[in-house]
Amino acid sequence: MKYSTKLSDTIHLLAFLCLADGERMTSTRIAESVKTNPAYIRQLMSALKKGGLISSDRGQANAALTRTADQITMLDVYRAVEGEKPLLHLDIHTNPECGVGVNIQLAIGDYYREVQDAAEKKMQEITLQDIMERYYEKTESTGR
Amino acid sequence: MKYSTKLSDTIHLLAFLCLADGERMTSTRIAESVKTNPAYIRQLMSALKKGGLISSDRGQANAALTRTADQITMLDVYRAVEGEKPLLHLDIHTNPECGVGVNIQLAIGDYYREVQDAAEKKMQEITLQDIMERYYEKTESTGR
DNA sequence: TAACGGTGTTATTATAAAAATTACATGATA
DNA sequence: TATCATGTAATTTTTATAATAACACCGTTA
Repeated sequence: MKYSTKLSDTIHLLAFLCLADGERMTSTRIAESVKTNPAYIRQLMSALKKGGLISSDRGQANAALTRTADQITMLDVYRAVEGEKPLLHLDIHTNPECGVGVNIQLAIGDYYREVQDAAEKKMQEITLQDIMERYYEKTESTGR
Repeated sequence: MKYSTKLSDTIHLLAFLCLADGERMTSTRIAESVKTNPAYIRQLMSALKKGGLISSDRGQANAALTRTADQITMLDVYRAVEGEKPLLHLDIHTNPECGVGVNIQLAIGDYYREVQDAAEKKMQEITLQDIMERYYEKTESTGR
């Protein structure tokens, strides 16, 4: 399949809201930067709204963060748009007749959980603020 | 797309080799447990061989680990079958005309690297031996 | 108040990365 | 030499995703 770029696109979107600073950002405008279509952006925004990360209203372009950027973690965003989707995937189609297959996948699952926890712990340490600061550094070094 | 289950299937495969203990395992036999086809198993084995994790010969079913299970980490297996494929994916199709998009993706990439490192560090701590031991516990508790 | 431009949401289509499958050359063994 | 195995490439099918289309509904303003 295609790789999911939901997390990347959603952070991109949030960064736009940070940079907007008062100016109203339409889904069309954001979509131009992400190079996608407005409906997709609105779908991501819908997930963010359900996750309590942004507020918005029907009929007018007034989306805004509900908390400051330093209080929004990468994990918050991941949960909002990807839910409980794991980074590593078990093979759930092994032969159920074979006890080895069943139990091995269970064992692997336990350790995938540990990897997932390590990744999520790190994601929890990274805030939108961190990313914005890194962004400013990049704009300076690349000169645009 | 489909989710990749290469890592899971390859660990499954390696567990089979561990359990075989002398008895020769054919790709057909392993494929039955994983519920896939022999060619796919051989593709995974080919990757393991290139990665130096197993030895095998054309014409005869004699695949075997090149080192003991406690010296094969989950990261070794991941590298062998998935290479440098990251767990999180940047959106590389953003509008190049938009400096915000370009620089935001660069900033996100820096932090994805940190998440990747955290996950890989954990994967490096997990050995095939660990998984086999957990497997034995599972077989006892599930009674098969 | 009607036109316009925006959001929110659902449904459908297209894309792309994966597994599944097919095919076959080649080697080992009985 | 027949049989069964590996190694590998090419093709097809599957499926999670983004892309797209469609439209009801809301606010603003001319």
